[in-house]
Amino acid sequence: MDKDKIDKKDHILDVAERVFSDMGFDGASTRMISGEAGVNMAMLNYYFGSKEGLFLAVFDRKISSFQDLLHNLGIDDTISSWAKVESYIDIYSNRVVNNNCFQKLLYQEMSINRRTDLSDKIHAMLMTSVLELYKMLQEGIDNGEFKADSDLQMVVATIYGTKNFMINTPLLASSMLGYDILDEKIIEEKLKPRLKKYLKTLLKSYLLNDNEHTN
Amino acid sequence: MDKDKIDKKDHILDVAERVFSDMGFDGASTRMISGEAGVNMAMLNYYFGSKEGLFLAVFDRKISSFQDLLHNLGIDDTISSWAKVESYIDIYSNRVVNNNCFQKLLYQEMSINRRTDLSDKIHAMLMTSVLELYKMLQEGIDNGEFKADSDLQMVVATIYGTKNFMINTPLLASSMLGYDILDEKIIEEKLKPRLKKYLKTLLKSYLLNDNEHTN
DNA sequence: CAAAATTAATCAATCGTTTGATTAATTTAA
DNA sequence: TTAAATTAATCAAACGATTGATTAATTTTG
Repeated sequence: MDKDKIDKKDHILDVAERVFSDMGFDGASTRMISGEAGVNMAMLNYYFGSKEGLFLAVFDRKISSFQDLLHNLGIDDTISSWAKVESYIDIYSNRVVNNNCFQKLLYQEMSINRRTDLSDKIHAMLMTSVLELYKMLQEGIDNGEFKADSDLQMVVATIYGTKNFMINTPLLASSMLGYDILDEKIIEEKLKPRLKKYLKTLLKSYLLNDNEHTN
Repeated sequence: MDKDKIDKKDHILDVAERVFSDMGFDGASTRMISGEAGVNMAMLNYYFGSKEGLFLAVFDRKISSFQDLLHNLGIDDTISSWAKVESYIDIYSNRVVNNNCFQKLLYQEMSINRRTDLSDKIHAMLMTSVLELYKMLQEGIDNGEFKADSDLQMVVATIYGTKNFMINTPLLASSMLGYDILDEKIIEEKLKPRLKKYLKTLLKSYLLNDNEHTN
């Protein structure tokens, strides 16, 4: 039925998302994806037109939820700028970990220099997220909550970069942290809270004016 | 002669390094590399055995200088732990920027889940660098210079992650920072000093005990 | 039945690699 | 020193395999 068709397309997208992020766009073959998804190879083209179409479909499926996240942030004007940043870190850390294979895919393609039409799309998507965070930080400076000489753009780079280091190089991060950060349970119980606590402590002492140190 | 042969192999490696980091391992074809290098396609196999052999040769050429960097660090016991970290940031920021295309290649391959023999090699190489920095930080805690509850592994992730964000997604970083960080001159005059200053300020307030705030 | 979904078979193109032949450089032999 | 023998470097051409994509036939569905 219609339901089954949507489910099947969604199933293909699930598999494609994982295979793409594991092997990269070029490393992932359509036979591999269709094989793991348990569908005929021609179905990929039937549904998505082409390999690149499938790739784009994986992205399109995520974009909406991506923008939902951003919309609900920065709305509440009753809380302090630092509280906003803290909640951004919370939400972002949660997302990151639950969508790690998509996140990986995202930055993997951003680091390739060709396929400009696609990377433009990714670029725009990421910039929306980046600017939202930046705006939040700038507000903190404007209202005197944050140090005026804070390098906000670098702060953004640190939040995204620290997260990416975990997501994009999980093997390296695992042997560094001493536990397998690909394990779902460990992610939930250890990595998430640790990442949140660390980023908050790190940025608090960097951003906040000294007279604001009221914990 | 012998000189020319070495130069030619080196020239191929130069080109391969750039093409690989631009297109990824799978995206870069041997025809493309040999074409840009201006040599016959068969020469790649003649010199390096295979595409993967060429890829490994690109790495091998860099490893030695990578380890030289680490060796000269942490030797001087007369300076404080924080001074060591500062000089690590300096050296690392310099390297990073000058070898950005290799650095990109490095982390690009680390984010792919297959080719385990190769990624093992990269993994080992990076871990050496990571552990050296970590040891340095741990010393700072042991001698009471750094806060005892500092999350050192996360600090490593921040240093590497912030740098990677610049190197691996230069387009995103450029439109965020407002200038083209692929431009050699801008890298030297703006990105380098900015990255150094930021990382030092950020980590200083996070790592150092308050009674050490003498600067 | 007609439309949509699914399949197996096939397509041209490109992949990394290998081949046999040719040229250039070096070494050996007389 | 010269000629012969050997080695190294380079090339165009072709290899089999795999790629993404398409076709035409078949099955399923409404």
